[in-house]
Amino acid sequence: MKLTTKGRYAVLALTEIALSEDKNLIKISEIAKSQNISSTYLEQILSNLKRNGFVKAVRGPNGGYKLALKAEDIIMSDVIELIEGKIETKGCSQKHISCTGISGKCLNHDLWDELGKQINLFLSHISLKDILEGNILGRSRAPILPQDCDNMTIN
Amino acid sequence: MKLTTKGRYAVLALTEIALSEDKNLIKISEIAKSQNISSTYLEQILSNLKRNGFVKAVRGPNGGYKLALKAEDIIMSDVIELIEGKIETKGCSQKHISCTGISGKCLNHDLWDELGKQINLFLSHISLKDILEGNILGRSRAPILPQDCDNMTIN
DNA sequence: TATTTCTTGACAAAACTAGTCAAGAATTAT
DNA sequence: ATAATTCTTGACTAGTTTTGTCAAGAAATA
Repeated sequence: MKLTTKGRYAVLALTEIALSEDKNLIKISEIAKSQNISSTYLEQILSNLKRNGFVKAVRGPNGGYKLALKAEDIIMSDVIELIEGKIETKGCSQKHISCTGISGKCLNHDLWDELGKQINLFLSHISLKDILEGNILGRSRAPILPQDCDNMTIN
Repeated sequence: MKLTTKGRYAVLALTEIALSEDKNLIKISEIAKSQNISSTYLEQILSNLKRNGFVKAVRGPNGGYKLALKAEDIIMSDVIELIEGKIETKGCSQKHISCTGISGKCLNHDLWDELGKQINLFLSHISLKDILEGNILGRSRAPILPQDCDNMTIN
C-alpha cells in the first residue's frame, strides 16, 4: 500500500485537464507551470494515463491533452491503481510457506485485507466530477461494528 | 501515506505477545522464529513499542515481552501512526506557495485529506482484541454519498 | 519545411526500506 | 560474585523505489 507524488500528480493533472475542457486542449507545459511540477516528469504520468484510455493527446502546434472519458466516469480507484499499482498488503512475512504463527493461524491477514478493501471502496465511490464539484469532504465513514456483522452479508 | 513491513511486523509481534499472555513473557527470538522475521530487525520495532508504552520488557534469563495495556486498549491507528508516522497526504505539489491551480483553488486537498481520515477512522475502530478474536472481516464501508452530506455534521 | 508538441526509453541522484552488527546494560540462576 | 541470558541502542549498509533529467524521435500543423 502506498501513495506517492505520482498518484497525486495524476489526479492533479486530470483535474487541470478537466477544468480546461472549454478550451478543449491543455499542454503539459501549462499544467506543469500551473502546478509547479517538472514537465518531463508529468510526461511519464500523462503518457501512462493516455495508454490506458483516461486522456487523449493531440500532437503538433496547439496540441495538448483532453479527457477521453466523461469526468463522472473517471474513477479514482482506477486512476490510483493504474499509477501506483494494486493496493494490497500481506498480513505476515511468510513468503512461500503457508502462513501460520504460534496460534496456528495468521490473525493479521484480515486486518490488511480489510483495510485495502476500505481504501478501494472509498476511492471507487469518488469520480473526477466529484472532485471538480468539491463533493468530497465529510464522506468517510466509521467501519461496521463487530456486533453488527452477524446479520450481514459480507461484500 | 505508506504501509511497510515495519507496521505489519509491529502488529504481528503484538499479536504473538498477546497470544502468549498465559506464559506471561515471550522472547524476541521466539517471535522472530515463529514468524520468520529477522530478530535484530524486530528488536528495533519492539524497542519502539516499548518506549511508547504498548509493551513491557523484562531483561535477563527467562525475560521477554508482555503487553503493557489490555488488548482492547491497543488501537491499530495508534500503533501504525507510531511505527509508520502520520498518515497524511498533501493534495498538490506547492510547498511554500499557497495552493492555487488554474481554477484559483486546489480541488485535490479534500480527496487526500478525506482518504487519510477514512483510513484513520477505520484503524481507530480496531483493537488488538478484535484481531485476536478474528473480528475484522466485513467491516469496511462505502463512503457517504454526496447527496446525503447536506443534512449531516462533518466529524 | 519549420515549429510545436507529444512519445519513448535510458539514465541517475536522493531517499527510504529492510535489514546487519557490535558494544553494552540489566536480570537471573548458580 | 559470575556466567548466561535477554533486552537496548546506535551506527552502518545493500538494495530498491521515488523523483526526477535528458536526448532522440514521431506526428501534426501553419
